[in-house]
Amino acid sequence: MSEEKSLNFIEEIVEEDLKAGKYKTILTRFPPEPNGYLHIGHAKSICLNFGLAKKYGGATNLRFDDTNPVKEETEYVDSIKEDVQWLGFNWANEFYASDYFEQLYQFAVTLIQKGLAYVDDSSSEAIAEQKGTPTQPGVENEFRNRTIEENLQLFAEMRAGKYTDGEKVLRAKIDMAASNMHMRDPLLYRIKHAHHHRTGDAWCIYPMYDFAHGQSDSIEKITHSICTLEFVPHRELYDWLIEKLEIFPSRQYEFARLNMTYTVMSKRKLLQLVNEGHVTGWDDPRMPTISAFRRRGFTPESIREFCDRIGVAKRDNLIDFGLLEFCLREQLNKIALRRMVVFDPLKVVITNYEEGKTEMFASEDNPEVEVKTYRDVPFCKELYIERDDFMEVPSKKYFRLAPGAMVRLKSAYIIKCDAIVKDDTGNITEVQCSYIPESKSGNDTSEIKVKGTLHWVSALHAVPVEVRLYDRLFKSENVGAEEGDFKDYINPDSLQVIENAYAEPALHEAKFNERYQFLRKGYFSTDKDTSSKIVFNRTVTLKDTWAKEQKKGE
RNA sequence: UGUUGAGUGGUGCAAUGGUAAGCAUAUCAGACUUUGAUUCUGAUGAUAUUGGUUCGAGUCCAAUCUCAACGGCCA
Repeated sequence: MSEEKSLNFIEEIVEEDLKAGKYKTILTRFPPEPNGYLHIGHAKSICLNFGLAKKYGGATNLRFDDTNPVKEETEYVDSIKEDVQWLGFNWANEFYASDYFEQLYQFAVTLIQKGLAYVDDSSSEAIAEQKGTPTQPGVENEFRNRTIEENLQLFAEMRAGKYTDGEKVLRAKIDMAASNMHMRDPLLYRIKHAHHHRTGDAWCIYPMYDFAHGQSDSIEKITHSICTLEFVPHRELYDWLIEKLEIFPSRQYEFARLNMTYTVMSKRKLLQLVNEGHVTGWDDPRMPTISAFRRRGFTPESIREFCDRIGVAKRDNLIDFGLLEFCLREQLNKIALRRMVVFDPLKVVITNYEEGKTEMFASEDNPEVEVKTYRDVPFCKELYIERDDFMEVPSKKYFRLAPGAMVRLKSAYIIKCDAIVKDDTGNITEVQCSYIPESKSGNDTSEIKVKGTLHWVSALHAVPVEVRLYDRLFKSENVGAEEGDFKDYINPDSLQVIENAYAEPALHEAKFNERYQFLRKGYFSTDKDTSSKIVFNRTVTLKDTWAKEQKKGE
């Protein structure tokens, strides 16, 4: 425990604040908008916010930023709560920005009374026009100089439903020439005659993000309001509103959002993939969502470990998807039960093995654990091995089965290939082998050393299962940097289904939520589509230096 | 041509004016192996550029270059 891990810049701020006595305890919040499912980028934020509170003895609120009724649904609220809990975090309070609508309204009235907000009748186009551009200042319009009394009345009428959508807005009165676009009289309230998932039809005006988020932070007395870099320009407004309203001074800090190779990380794009049927849903195992990762067999521990390793900083980043896979393998290697499954079967007949005989071999569930457990694997005259574990004309470094070659069958015997059977078209249909009785696993007296060990399944006892293999969703490493439509870069081969793989009998009792390592194939777990037929998702492959070696030769 | 933020091995994160710029991952090589897995060993590889301050600069200053964010009645 001597190694001191360096602090990230937010931890440094927190420690300074605590040390200076600015706060006795910290309060953070995770503020999702319930308009989509959480993805791995949110996991980074969740781990940061909840992790900070855990580390420094504070607390974290879950607050739904539900200020836009047309995009938000309770389905998303439910999924978000499930995902946060699954990741292993508990919130101190479950809040909603909509809980504060009345108070927010009063805050707006306060601003009007101070002469710091006004009702604008301009169209959205006119407002955009008057706003200028990043390089050109905006201009003021005639509504800006309405009297406080008039503004008060108009705003009350807006609430009362006297106006239609878009007819009027409430704006802060700041500075139309500000270099920061967000200070050019930002919109505070807009009219939306829409049904809200929680407040129903009680309101027809809704606060904008800038007038809800910071105020909600303040109401909850959030000490450190942590968000992503795109909100940096909002901070000036965040502070301005708190100052003018004279409310609890929450402070906003920004970190760089997570980007990962071979995927997209925006809810808008993910929603598009779902809506347009490029994936089967938000929890399609190829999606970078928490629910998809969960379905695919990822563990919350590995995701937390990943978030820990990627760190927190302010520079744009593109994290190798392989790092997440590394974290996964690291944990799955420790907990997964070893099983044997043949995906692409090649029949092996043990010519010198007694017809009708079955032997049971005990095979380790997991060689990595201290207390070993075993399951029985049946062995008989006819077996299946993987088709690519045999080569009629072996390449140089190939040390699997080939004519005249010997290999070990995991937990069973060493066999030697004596003959090949082909069909009319020249395809190999069967390999004939002889086994070495003295090479029996556990008491091998044969003194034969073989380089290769293969997984196998008894033809007589094999259980048919479905296996779904996933690859990266996109062909491009940096999808966001590509030209044109991101959907043009979707990997057409991201899903491969093997409807009839042969599994060893122990998998007949495969349990939901159990993690398996199919020997030499990868890590797998059962999918929710499992019915009478067991369906496995490949969580992640094993590292495969042989595949890499082969690729080099190409 | 504006404002703001950011530039350290392929990638990500450290080094808070003071050793040979560290850790992880990736890559390459080797050892071990009844998983070409795991494990172990070793290696390759970085301070955007140019000046300046200083005994000493990745760190401070200046200029330049590059990248990103900002012109929704989205968050």
